[in-house]
Amino acid sequence: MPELPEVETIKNALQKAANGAKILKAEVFCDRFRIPVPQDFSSQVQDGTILCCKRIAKYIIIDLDNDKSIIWHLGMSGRVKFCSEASFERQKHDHIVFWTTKGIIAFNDARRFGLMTYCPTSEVKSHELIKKTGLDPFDQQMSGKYLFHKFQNKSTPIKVLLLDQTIICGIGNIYASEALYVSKILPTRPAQSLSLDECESLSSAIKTVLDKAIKAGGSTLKDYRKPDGSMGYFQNAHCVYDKTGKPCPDCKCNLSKSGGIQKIVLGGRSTFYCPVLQK
DNA sequence: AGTGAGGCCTGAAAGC
DNA sequence: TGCTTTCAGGCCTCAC
Repeated sequence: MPELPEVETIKNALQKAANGAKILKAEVFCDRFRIPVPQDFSSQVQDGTILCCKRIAKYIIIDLDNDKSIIWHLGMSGRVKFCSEASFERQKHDHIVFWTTKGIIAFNDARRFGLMTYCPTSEVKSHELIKKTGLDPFDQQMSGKYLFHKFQNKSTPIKVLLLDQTIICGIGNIYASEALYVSKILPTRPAQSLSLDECESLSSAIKTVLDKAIKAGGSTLKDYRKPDGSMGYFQNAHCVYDKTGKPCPDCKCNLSKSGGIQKIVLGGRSTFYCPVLQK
C-alpha cells in the first residue's frame, strides 16, 4: 500500500508510540521477504532501545541505542500493528513481532514484497538499499531545475520516470498520476519534452500532493490504535486515481464528449489522467 | 544505457 | 453458488 505519505504517517506514529521502548524480544516467524531477514536479526536488535524513527525514501529507519539500525520497507501490502501485549493475538501474515516495554510492534505483510533488515547505524546511508535512492521530494534541492536536468535526453514517459526511485524517491503509482494531474501534464509526454516551467509546476505539484496526503494521514493518527491493532491508512481523496470515466474535479468539459478520466497502462502500471485538462 | 516484460507473493474483486 | 481470472499503492532482474 504505502507511498511516501503513508510511510511518513506510519513513521510518525511509530516515533510517537515506540520512542524510548526497549526491545525485549524480536521474533521472526517468516524470513522470506524481498531480501531475507538476516539469521541473526533477532539477537542483534534484542535489548536495543529505540532512539528515533526516521524515513528515507519509502524506508523506515529505526535507530537503536546499540549502534544498530533497523531498515524496514513495507512493499505493497506491508502493515504495521501497534498494540498492548494483553490485546495482542498473532494473526495471519504477522511475520515479525517485537515485544517492547511499550507494547507489541508487528510487521504484517501478506505478499512479502517488503523487507526488514539491520545494519550499523553509521552505515545506513551507505547501505545498498538506501544509497541508490534519489532526492526526497521535500529536500531543499528538489526543484523544477533539478527535474529539468534529470529529464534531459529521456524519452521515457514522464509518469514512468516519476516512479524511478533513483531520481525522486517516495512517489508511487497513485501520487504519480495525481501530481501530473495537478500540474496539468499528460503522463505520456516524453520526459525531455517538458519545459523548465512545466518542471517547476511538476515539482511544486509533487510537494503539494504529498504534503496534503501527509497532513490528511496525520489527522487520522488519533485513531491509529484501532481494536484490531492496525494503524489504518489515510483514505485518500484522489482526483484521478481509480476514477475512470468520472469527471475530474476541475474539469468543466462535457463528460459525454471527453469520456471523463482515462485509464492507460504505462511501464506496466495503471495510469489515470484527464484528457481535457492535461496537455 | 534505456526500455519493456516477467517475476516475486497473496488476497480481493470481477467475470463466467 | 463456486470456480477462474485479473488486478493490486513496489521493486528487481533479465533479455533486447
